[in-house]
Amino acid sequence: MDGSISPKLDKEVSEEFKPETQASKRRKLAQKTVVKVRIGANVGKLRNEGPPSDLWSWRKYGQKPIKGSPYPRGYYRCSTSKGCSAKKQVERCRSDASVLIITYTSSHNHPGPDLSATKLIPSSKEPQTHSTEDIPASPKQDQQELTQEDKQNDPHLTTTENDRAEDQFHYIQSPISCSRDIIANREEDPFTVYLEKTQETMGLLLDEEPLSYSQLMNFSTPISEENDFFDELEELPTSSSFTSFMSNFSDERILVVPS
DNA sequence: CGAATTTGACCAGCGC
DNA sequence: GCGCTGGTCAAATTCG
Repeated sequence: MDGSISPKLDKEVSEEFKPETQASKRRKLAQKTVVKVRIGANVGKLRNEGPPSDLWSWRKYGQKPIKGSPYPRGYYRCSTSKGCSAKKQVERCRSDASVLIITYTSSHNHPGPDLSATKLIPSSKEPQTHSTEDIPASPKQDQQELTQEDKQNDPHLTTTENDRAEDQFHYIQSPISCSRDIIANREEDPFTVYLEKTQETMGLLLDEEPLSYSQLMNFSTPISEENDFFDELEELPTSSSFTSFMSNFSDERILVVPS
């Protein structure tokens, strides 16, 4: 055990110090953004377990069976940029295989792929403008619907993570059967503060409001996470237009009745 | 041939 | 202090 691990450690050290690697080991400090995506028929499009293909390049670096869940969890790392520490975990909802639970960890530290270039988003969507500045400037209903951590009001949302999270976690009640938790929690991140502030401004709302992409995007992070999120969608059958899909997606979520 | 994926082993955090 | 589970790494294999 001791001698055999030497090479591994050596590698990490020589890698030029990876804070993320070290931090990732700390389950508690890991910043996470949990998103639930209903894949439905799209499941067929997704690969095996349905690792959503994003505009970002994700490389799978591991898979583990999760206790209590019949489905394994896949671990992906952003391969778009060598130094990017963005990661995501993809697993299926134990109660609903058609629901994909994507947990984003860390954020991209490099310019993401141009959404407009992918043509996934209509010109009206303004790819870059709403990047960081638009977040605070896009109150609309999106933000209003944005869920604030309201576990206090919703003991129903209590989860294991809930316990760990003391006060920085933000829970989003999802209409999806998996209800357990759409969690968007960010810690140790400069954006965290920003997000929290934004959410605070909006106040506590969203008790059972359905999530829309816009919300999630804003919620996730003002920088690249939004792209990340869009990436998920990219996999979906956006035969006509992204907007259409968005509506579809939201619809689907809304249609789902919580068990 | 190169890149991505798969699978097993190891390590560290967390709970009991 | 021990055991369990989650997370990451690395080598081997497969696919493009």
